[in-house]
Amino acid sequence: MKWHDLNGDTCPLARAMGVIGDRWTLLILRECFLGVRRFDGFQKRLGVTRHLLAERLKRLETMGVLERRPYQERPLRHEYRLTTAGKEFAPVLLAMQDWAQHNLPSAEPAPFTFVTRDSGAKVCPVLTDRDSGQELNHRTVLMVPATTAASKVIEAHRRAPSTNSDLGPETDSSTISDTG
Amino acid sequence: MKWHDLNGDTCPLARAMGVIGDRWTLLILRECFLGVRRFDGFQKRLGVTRHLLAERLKRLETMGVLERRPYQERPLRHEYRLTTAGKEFAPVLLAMQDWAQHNLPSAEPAPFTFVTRDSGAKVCPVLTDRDSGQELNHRTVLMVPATTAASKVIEAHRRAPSTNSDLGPETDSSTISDTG
DNA sequence: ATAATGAGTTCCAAAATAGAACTAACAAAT
DNA sequence: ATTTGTTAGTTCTATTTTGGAACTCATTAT
Repeated sequence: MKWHDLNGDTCPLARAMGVIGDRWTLLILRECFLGVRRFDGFQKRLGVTRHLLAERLKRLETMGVLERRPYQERPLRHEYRLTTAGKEFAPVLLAMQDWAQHNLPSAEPAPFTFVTRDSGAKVCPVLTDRDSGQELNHRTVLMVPATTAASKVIEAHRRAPSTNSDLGPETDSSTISDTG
Repeated sequence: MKWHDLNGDTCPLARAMGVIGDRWTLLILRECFLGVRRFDGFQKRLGVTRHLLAERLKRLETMGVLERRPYQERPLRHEYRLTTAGKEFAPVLLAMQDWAQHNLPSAEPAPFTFVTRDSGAKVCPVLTDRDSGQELNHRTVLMVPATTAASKVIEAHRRAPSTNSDLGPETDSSTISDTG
């Protein structure tokens, strides 16, 4: 499988990994959210090689996450800014930071935090359902193959509830088709 | 910079990339959430080489995201299951899937969806603040360096509000220190 | 006795990444 | 007028990672 193949995958998660599935891209986005916009700014703060940085910025631009725009002429210079798609990545960053802080412990505190714009209070992110307001996590949500009627999976699940519940069905099989 | 260096980074996002910062790991987790548990199950569904799969599963185990447990003896066989840390990754997966579906379009529909366990309705994920209930996105949240007093950043921001707001401060500088 | 299953490991080729030096287009300082 | 500095890259080689296929090992099924 080639790197680029993920970008055409039908699975949105695979497409997402086609964008951020490497050591640097997410860190570049982090810097964007912190206000960095220029090549040397990214390079100095991340320590990434100039070669890779150039390649990644180009890819982010191609994918519509960043846009490259001139900020001066003579000599012509460009800076990189988050597009709307890029800015909408913020909740993913928040959820990820929250997960890592709880599950990948570190001796040092995080070098930055997320605060609300109006009060400046540190945020406590929870994913919820827009309609029901219900909290969304592995206990409340199920991941179902599109071919499977959701009701069927839920019914099967109700008949054999698991003490060890997670997002998915609890069976001993190693394939999805066996569980649906 | 070596791969492994990220795992000791003070930035939680960097540590997270130390776990999922490659083409395959997140897809392996996706399969876990869909109920896959065995080596050959992952291998057949993903098409990843057996070599890399073995390496990735080992790493996920080391990082405490998956646990390896015997499911039979004679011959001894193990399966991989999400630990608590692994299950808590669900909101990240949801946020990411939602972002990709909105921002990385595809001709085909997604091969799976997230539904609530109790009603089976498709979920509509929104990140909110546990305390205020406020929606968390690039318009409501600010990412601030830990050294900076949040109030300072917000005050500066209020004096020079941006029409093009994103998570971070709006300045022309390429370094953070200039903005705080 | 022969094939199949499940979970890997080993080997080599191909691709990606690291690290450093080099270029181009100008501006500022001496 | 020449040297130095800035910004945004590109080019080069060496090292690491990944891809692809075949091989192992223990055990069950035919």
